[in-house]
Amino acid sequence: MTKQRRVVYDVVRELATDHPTASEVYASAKKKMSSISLATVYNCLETLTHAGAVTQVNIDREASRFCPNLQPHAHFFCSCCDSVFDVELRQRADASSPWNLPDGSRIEGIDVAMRGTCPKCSGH
Amino acid sequence: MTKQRRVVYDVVRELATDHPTASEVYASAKKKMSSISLATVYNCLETLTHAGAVTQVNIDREASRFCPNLQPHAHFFCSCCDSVFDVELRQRADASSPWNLPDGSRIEGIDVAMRGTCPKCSGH
DNA sequence: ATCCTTGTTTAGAATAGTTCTTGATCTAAA
DNA sequence: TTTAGATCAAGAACTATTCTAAACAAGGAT
Repeated sequence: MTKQRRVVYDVVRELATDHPTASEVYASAKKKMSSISLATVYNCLETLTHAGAVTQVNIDREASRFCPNLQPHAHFFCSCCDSVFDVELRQRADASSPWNLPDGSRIEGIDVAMRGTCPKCSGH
Repeated sequence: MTKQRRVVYDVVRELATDHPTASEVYASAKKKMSSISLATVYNCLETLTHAGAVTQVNIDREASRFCPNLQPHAHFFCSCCDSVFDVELRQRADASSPWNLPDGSRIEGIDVAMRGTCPKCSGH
């Protein structure tokens, strides 16, 4: 864990609910360490992702976002206010249970992205 | 439905189980209509997607793939043989049921991408 | 048939996000 | 203190995709 990685990790955690993109992480990281470069932010995010400290979230082909939530969770993208929310897995639920997986397949991970309007935008 | 759109649509259906990328569609479309351009393939795929004739499938940040399966389904990406399979929704199942959605949110769509090894690669 | 109008296609340029390359810098072990 | 290996910074390069502008096609009105 280098200084740069620490800074990047801290930023991702501070902005957790925002699900920042690499550029947003870079902008915030610069405030803490002005010498840091965008390439280093990408490197650190990749390292942290591989280390399992952070999750990379992709919606369509937009810029990847990063999330420090390590619990199994899905992401909800509000098409109205453009924000991203974590959605927790229900108690004892299994994300793959609605799906008719072929026998013998071994599942390593599952990415679930929902799109819609959040409670605020739906007018509640 | 122009000639080009017809060609692109036919190609996507012929290569359905392959989940072709735009460039793969382009390569096959050229065999049927040598004058077609890559930009047109992108245009047609976008039009067909908006028209609901085709689904755009994104896995991580790799090139988008296209799929003529209009039933609700997920995608299984085999990290061993690099192929993509459709996974059907179980009878009467709901893809969002394992998830603890906040009250008042309105869900418009859900993308589910699984990663793992397919039956063949798992040795069955 | 000819002229519009509108939407489509083509080719190439442009863009965005990300990855790669290179040399400099840091760190920890010997 | 030297050395080896990892990491960093800056900018170039890359890839998938979108944009731009001009040419084209189809259909209706004249």
